[in-house]
Amino acid sequence: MNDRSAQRLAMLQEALTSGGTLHVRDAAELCGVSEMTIRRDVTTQPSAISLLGGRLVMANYPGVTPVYDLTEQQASHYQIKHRLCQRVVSFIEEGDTLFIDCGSTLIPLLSQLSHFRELTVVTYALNVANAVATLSNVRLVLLGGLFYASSQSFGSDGMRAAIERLGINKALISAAGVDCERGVSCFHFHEVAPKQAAIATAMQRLLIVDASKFGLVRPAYFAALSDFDIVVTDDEHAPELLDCLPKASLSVTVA
Amino acid sequence: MNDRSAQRLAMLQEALTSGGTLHVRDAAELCGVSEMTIRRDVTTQPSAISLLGGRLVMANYPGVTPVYDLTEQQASHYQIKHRLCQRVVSFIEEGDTLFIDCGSTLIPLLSQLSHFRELTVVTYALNVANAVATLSNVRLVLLGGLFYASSQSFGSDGMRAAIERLGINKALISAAGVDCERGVSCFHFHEVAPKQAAIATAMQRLLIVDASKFGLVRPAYFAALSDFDIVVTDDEHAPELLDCLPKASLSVTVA
DNA sequence: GCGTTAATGTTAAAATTATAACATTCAGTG
DNA sequence: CACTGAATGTTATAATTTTAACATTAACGC
Repeated sequence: MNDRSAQRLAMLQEALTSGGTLHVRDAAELCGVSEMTIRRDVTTQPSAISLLGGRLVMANYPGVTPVYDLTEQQASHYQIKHRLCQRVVSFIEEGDTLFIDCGSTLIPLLSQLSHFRELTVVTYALNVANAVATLSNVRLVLLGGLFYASSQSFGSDGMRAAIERLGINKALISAAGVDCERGVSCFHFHEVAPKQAAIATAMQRLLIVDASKFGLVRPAYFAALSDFDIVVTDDEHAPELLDCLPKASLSVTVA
Repeated sequence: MNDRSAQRLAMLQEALTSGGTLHVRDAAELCGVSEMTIRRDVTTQPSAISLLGGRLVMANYPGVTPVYDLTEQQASHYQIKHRLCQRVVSFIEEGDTLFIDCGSTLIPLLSQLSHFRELTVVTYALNVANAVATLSNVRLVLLGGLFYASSQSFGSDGMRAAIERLGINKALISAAGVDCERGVSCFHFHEVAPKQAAIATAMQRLLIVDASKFGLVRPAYFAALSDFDIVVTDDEHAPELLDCLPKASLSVTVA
């Protein structure tokens, strides 16, 4: 609420921009005030910095740990997505060029890619790129464009063409809705072009969806279920649900 | 060093993948062991998880706070860069389309962009994109391509053309070396094309360099000093150093 | 200058977290 | 089955962090 307080916060924020933590003790010295003042600065007004065990850390800073606790529900969600991704890993082979879709479903996959010797990942999602950027064994190709915050991904005119020019091996696609008759859909229209392009060029197409997505139809339709070679899901009833499919070659894997 | 210990770590790691923190108390419950065991798991062996004020946080996870303390030196560097960026802000106008270069110099600028009503930022750097992605008032255009970890930025064939197609207002360029006679240079060759393209299309060209860069020549030359309209630096002697320039229109600002 | 109020500083107590030492459990062996 | 050693649990203690109450300082208007 104070002018100087705001200034200090800005200063600390910048000190923390590139990650790392700062002890309140050091922050106090840096700003030339007492620890208590630093605490108050950070506590009494909403800011990007939070206090964790005596250290300042960026709360919501780009690509930095948001400091909030996991709810039990969230933790269980991770469990599901993790299991799905474990299954997906088994389809990946050394040297593959993977297209990885946006969303949260495939995030747990990325830490598991470090076990390979050499891979290439193509994506149009910022969070995927961030995760892959830390892996020294994975070549990262990010398809840029205008950023859409809602899906943490990029979109551009040339994306379809850019994807089709790449030698993508396997397309790992996620979705917000899967319906036997109405096909596979997502929320955002700018995701349609990259998803379709990846499906068109990839040699193998995997759809990864957790059970909650079945029977749902979302605004942006992008593929038929028969466009996929493999469906990875945690739904025990998925095989029956997908029975409606004519294409016999579709393989369903329940994680 | 234990089988079960490793398993627990993996489990916790996954719970933390998408950011967030986990209290040792909760982690203990989640794993069905005592807090002490969790502490030992995390402490006694090298792992991606670290313990911060009673909570588990990912240490080096993609886009997540690495948990180490800032050195005093680092902190003072931020001070300098922050001051430079404060000066740069004064050149920015409402509605501008800014090209923002890669590197650490311009990072402190980004948090100050939130004061504007509406801006567009064009960049080819991942860390810049991450910072801008959190600002709702800034349109972000990321130029993608193959990722270069050394500079946290992307490079591609089409980048030069892509940049020249954009209506960039002001180019904010950083450099690793500035020399009167040998011009302005950087470390990585893939940065040359985007920098040059931005300089070519922008209406106003700013070079932002701290004092330590003067007199240095780096492998990749990309511009002459006379290509810039404004030089923002913290070196008091900069005006003299830049005296060698023939072009009178070059404006030097000492932060 | 004086009074008023907001901002900051100081201190001591409370709460929390970390550490160390020792107790217990468990798996594997002879 | 007892022995062994690693792994885990328990407890008490030490260190640290947080909070709250109050003291001090600085800023501002009259």
